[in-house]
Amino acid sequence: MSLTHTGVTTGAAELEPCGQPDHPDCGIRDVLDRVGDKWSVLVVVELANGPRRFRELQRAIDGISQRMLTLTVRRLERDGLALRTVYPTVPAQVDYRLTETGASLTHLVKALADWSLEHRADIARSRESYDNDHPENEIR
Amino acid sequence: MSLTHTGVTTGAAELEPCGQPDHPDCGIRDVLDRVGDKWSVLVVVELANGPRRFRELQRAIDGISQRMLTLTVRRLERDGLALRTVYPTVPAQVDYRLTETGASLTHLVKALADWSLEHRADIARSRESYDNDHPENEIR
DNA sequence: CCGTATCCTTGATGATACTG
DNA sequence: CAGTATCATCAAGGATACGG
Repeated sequence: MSLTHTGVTTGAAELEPCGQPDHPDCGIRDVLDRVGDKWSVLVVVELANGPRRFRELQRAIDGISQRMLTLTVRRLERDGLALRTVYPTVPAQVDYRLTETGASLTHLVKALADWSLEHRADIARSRESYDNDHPENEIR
Repeated sequence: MSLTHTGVTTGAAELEPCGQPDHPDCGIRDVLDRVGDKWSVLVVVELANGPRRFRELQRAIDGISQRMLTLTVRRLERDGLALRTVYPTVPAQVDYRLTETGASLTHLVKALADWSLEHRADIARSRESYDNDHPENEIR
């Protein structure tokens, strides 16, 4: 790895600039706006293991309200990440499954989870240390 | 890839369950809570190209307020993702750079950006189509 | 079962003014 | 320059009730 450019602590990835409105958008905000909310990834994770009915999802995802589950699966459907299938039974029966695009997301989600597990101890230590040195601070 | 288990549309990654409080946490919410906010990744992207002073960051990241930049870099510092260095000049001069942990994040961010660029067209099409079929709907 | 319709609360963010 | 301090706003999410 080249360290000729100054200041990079260690191997960072090459990244396009991303903060300017003129510059071609790097796409990062797009993804985060789509899956950075409280529930979307959890639904994706659950659907990664196969189709699920509405109630199954709700039972699998602790704490999600009926309203938020509805909104979340609707958004996934709208974005083409999940497919909604209605069976004309009575009472109604609906299942959701990932589309190809949605399934491709799971690899990203796995990368997130792996990174988290790999670094969570370091981060916890850093926080403790920081909070120790800044007792008054309100950053959280 | 094994397709013996039913219902997986296409190659989804193997993912631990994640929504239950009893189950060992998969870590996904951890990462998203850390970088899923409006500005953190943009700061990380900028710092990926080398150390930056406070004003440099603010100029590089369009639309960020002084307050939010402060909060964002503080959080990154607290989590051990960025290092803050104060030079005792007058007026004050401060720079930020990624730590090793922070630099490791850039690879994840790159994966996010890549995924977004790869699928944004599909997603845009899907949305258009959905909105076309659901004119009244308010999902956005 | 699978939603929709309301109402309400809160946290994240923005705007602005001031300081070492 | 690099912040801190306040106040205002707004959208995400939660609670609850009702309906096909």
